[in-house]
Amino acid sequence: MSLRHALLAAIHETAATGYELNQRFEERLSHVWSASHQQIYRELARLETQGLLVVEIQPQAGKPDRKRYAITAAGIKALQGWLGAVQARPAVRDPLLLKCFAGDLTPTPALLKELAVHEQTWRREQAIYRQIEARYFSVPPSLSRHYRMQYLALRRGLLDIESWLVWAGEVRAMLEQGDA
Amino acid sequence: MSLRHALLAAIHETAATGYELNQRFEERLSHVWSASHQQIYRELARLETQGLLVVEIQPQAGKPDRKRYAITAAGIKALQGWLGAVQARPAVRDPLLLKCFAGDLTPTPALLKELAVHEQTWRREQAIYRQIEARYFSVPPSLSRHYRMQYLALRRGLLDIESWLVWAGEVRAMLEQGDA
DNA sequence: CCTTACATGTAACAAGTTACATGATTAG
DNA sequence: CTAATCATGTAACTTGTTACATGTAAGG
Repeated sequence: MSLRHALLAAIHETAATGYELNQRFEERLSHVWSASHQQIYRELARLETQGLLVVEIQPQAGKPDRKRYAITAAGIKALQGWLGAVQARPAVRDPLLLKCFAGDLTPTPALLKELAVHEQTWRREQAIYRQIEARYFSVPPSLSRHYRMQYLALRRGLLDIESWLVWAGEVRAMLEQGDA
Repeated sequence: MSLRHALLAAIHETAATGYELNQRFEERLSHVWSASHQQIYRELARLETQGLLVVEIQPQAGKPDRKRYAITAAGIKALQGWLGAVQARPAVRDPLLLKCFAGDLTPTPALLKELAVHEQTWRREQAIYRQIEARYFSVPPSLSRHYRMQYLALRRGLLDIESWLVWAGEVRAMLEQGDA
């Protein structure tokens, strides 16, 4: 129910085209909300027919016309309504944990290999987030509330990765103990 | 793509009815995989027509006939194939983080209230997981590999909750600082 | 009397994924 | 010549949610 609100929030920051929104989701929102470009375009069209967004069409030669979306008063109201209501926590659906649950059917080397693959990604992301965090601290403290709030989302990304890395360590310790 | 594999894994442990599987998902798998009973019944029917499960129908008076599903050789093979392949990490889609991203539009008291609500749930779950963990340690170490693997999934649940509680603390610290 | 447990579903819908389509420009 | 960037989509499919349906028996 909340891709629409993710889009409204992103467009409330800055009016944007579907293409730009897709980039923002990939580059700055991957630890908050994911969406494919197909989903984004579909939802933007809906939000526009519902009057929560307005389009300004910018004709282009060679490429499809650019459609820049901006939020309307109704859009802001809808977003605020959602922000004010308590939302349910997302359900857990994790293939990696399912492999642990499957226990005796999951071969140790396969699990270890998978762990190594994911660990690489985690460390890469951790490095990126830490860089952004460093930039945050180079700015005078309590600059804008908006900025501080977004920093909290980043912190969550970091804490999440850290806890996965701790877990990976525990898994390795236990599996090696079991082999010995 | 993996509710089917969650079901295959659960049924591989013990043959079960849809009703029982729904209970197991709620009681023992909520930190691994979630599914509603509708989804479970739908998927069980599919898995049966595909020959990955077999049904044994136990007639009952008054209630609908009980259908007990067991895994077939083909089912085990399909499950092992999936377990052996590296799976992508699930995408993040978190309403709470979206509220942080929305920053200046999210009222501080609303966020604090939501945090308090979720924190209660986290602490409750934490207590439950810790009890199960204590039971784990009361058993002679390295009993069965299966059991140890499932313990790892539990550990992940605990680490996840702990990192959320840490984050909740950071959020509170920052928002109170901002108000002062 | 009312709720919970038992035991299965159907139907409609919303959300997310995967594959395909178009066509120009720029960088290697 | 090849791949990536720009910029938009459609179509088909799978997965997950929500609402509704049926009917018994036990416990407070």
